[in-house]
Amino acid sequence: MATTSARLQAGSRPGGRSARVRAAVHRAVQELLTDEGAEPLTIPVVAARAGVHATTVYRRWGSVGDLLADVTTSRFSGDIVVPDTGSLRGDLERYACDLAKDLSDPDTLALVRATIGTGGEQGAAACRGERQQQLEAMLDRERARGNEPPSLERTTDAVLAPLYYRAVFTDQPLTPEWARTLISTLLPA
Amino acid sequence: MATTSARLQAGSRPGGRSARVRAAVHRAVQELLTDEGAEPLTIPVVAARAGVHATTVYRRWGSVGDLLADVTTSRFSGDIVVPDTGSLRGDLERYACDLAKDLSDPDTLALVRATIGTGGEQGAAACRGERQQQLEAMLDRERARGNEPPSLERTTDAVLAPLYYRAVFTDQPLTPEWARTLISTLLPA
DNA sequence: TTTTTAGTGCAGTGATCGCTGCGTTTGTGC
DNA sequence: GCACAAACGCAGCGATCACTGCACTAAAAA
Repeated sequence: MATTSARLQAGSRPGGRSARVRAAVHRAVQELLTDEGAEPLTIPVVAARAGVHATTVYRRWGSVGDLLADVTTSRFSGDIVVPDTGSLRGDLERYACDLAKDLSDPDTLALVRATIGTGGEQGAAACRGERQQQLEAMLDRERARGNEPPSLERTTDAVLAPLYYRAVFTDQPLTPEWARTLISTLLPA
Repeated sequence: MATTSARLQAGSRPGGRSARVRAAVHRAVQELLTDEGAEPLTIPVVAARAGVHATTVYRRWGSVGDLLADVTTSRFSGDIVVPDTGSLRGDLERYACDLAKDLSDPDTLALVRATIGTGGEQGAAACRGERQQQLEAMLDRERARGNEPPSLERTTDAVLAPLYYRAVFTDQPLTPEWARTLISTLLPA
């Protein structure tokens, strides 16, 4: 796996056909991960599914790990808007429910697992996404209200970690009720 | 990936050479996962590293997913003994520190990530290991003392989830001090 | 010990993989 | 609209993969 990601750089050409190819490849990866076990998720398979030549995928992404990290990053960018309900409790409850719903999607779950497996540290970063900044934004807003919220570390441990752990490692459902109990534990009445 | 795992069944022959082959293959998987990126972790590569013919690996495990699940299960079986310090707080702190040390090992982390990625639900179960039962044992003992401990679900969310999340998804260190704070949060003074 | 048979080694097959020149298409700046 | 270069399609190369009969070794039972 190359260290260079597939970000757009100077002299690139992100519009038109390139964008179509990129979208088709991303969709193919998701489809192949969903009907799991059918195909071994290799570059020629992805390319065939996307109706694109394998050469293109090799040149743009280089390896399956980079491709997965790119798909995950794109999947998790802007998927959740930081809520603004007026209270930290409301914000976190809303956020936790949104994230629970997101991680409940079998497609997303399969994507996360595959990215963790083949993407290494870069893949892990893609799976984290912008969660940390989003949490920080809600905590900052609470501080702006003059209150003293729990630390980012504590919030991560109490909210993010259980959501990700339950989704990735167990087969228990991520219900909104359960997600809300995480907030109740973090912010006692 | 076949649904049949590599458990020992009636008419099996687990001793002598078979055991040696199994150990060599397990060691080869760990080594290949550790010098990550070098080899693509495929069955012929594992077999060559183990000094075993690929045919054997194909027949005993069938797929890389099954092989990884088997290695992880074996790695996590009996790695932590449930502590008995006399108090739930002491038990959990000891347990959390042990688990933190376990997950801090780069070999173990790479194994967990790879198993999650290729092992599907079966791989996830292997990564969970016997954590749930171990937690339950400590909670049961506390109940036998006449106290009312937190629920298994709450303990999982507060202890197991942060440890696994931090190890797998972030690059922050799993220090014993941090692990102990998890217990302090779960069991307020 | 002898017998049995699960487990392993060996050689070979078709299919696929990762990759590379080379020519063509097509966004993008002039 | 024109020229340029980035991105793509194409054909094909060596290497590897997943898998399969057949023969052999050695662990376990008689």
